[in-house]
Amino acid sequence: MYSVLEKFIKSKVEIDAQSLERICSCFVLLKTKRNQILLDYSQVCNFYYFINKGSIRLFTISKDGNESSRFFAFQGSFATALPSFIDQLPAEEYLQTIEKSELLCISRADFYRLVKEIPQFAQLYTEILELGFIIAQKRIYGFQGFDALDKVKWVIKHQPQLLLKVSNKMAASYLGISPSTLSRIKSKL
Amino acid sequence: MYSVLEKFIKSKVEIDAQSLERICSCFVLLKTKRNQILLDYSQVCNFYYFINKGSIRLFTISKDGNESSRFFAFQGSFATALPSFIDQLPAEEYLQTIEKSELLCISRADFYRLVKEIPQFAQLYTEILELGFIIAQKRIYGFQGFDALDKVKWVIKHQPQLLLKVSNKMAASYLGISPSTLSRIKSKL
DNA sequence: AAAAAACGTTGCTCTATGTCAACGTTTTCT
DNA sequence: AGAAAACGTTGACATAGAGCAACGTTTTTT
Repeated sequence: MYSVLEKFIKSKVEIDAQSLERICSCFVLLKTKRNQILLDYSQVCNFYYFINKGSIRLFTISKDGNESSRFFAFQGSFATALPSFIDQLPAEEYLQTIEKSELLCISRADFYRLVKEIPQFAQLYTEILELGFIIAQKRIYGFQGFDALDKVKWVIKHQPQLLLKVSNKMAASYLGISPSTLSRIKSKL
Repeated sequence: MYSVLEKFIKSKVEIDAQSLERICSCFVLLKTKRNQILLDYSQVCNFYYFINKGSIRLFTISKDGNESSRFFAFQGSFATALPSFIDQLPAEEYLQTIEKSELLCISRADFYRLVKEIPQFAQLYTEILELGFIIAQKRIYGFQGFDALDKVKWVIKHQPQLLLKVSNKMAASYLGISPSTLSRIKSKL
């Protein structure tokens, strides 16, 4: 059950078996259906999720009813609605699994306890933040000032899983283009 | 010289005078002119900057010669080309002051030494990362799926300093719209 | 102080892409 | 399994905003 998580942690930090066990014991398994909402718009986020299997999406819905996808996370990575998790304010976004998934959930309290008590976990958190920050920056970059075709190419290059695993509609809302435009672009490569 | 920095640190963490002094002693003052390049495209970034006075911009130049502004930082905040700073790869972006500025610079070696040796500094770094991550996310959000007018409104609301401190051209390249469009929008509010 | 360069604004034109609609296919629900 | 809903694709049309150019103003350079 914890093998993917253990592998992930070991790939990032040097850690003894005992601490590793201590960390893993804080994670609870959650099996979800497709399109299951993990966090609603006005809820406060109290969990960090590690994806054992499946995929997660962060998104919002604008006034006129359009979804806007902000982030996708796949097997073997951490995800949460970070602003809400950190500041304990309403998320103003949704978190959902987009396929049948198995998630390892850790509560905010346990999470910060581990950060405080296990230096390697603190380091892990720092690395997750660094990575997240870098990815967010790269995305801003990759999309800024580019037209639809360039954005699609960028995603194919930098997040090849995305177009394969995610529906056209969701991918389009991530790219900030309409589903029809994405469909047309894909048909021309 | 260190008063702004000290105030910033104290606002984030509880810290004794000695550690504070130790931290500040690692920062070197750098006075710059307007539009001075701090980091070139293919350089590796080796400094973190705290802005005592002035403003910094992170940007790139695309093949066709257009600048794309990614981030602005003003007095009292930290800034660097983080991906390069972390991974020690060529930055593939520029860092410049956009007005006469006074920066407090800390080398990467000193920075990570402080992170390692002073827990409060590690916490400070975590908070900087969290904040940076949240801002990056909010920006992705704030811009995604919105038209030019909405993006301008978003910036006015969330980064009111920006349109005041930064030239039209730079602001436009940050918003991903043309200078003419920004000019027209501003004239209608 | 004069000359040169960069910038902001505004009008005109054109193009990429959004919107809407129709249709067949896939998925979900009962 | 059959009905209903959601999705992907494609065509026709409409439009926000880019690109270009002209002009006056501000900034930089010499």
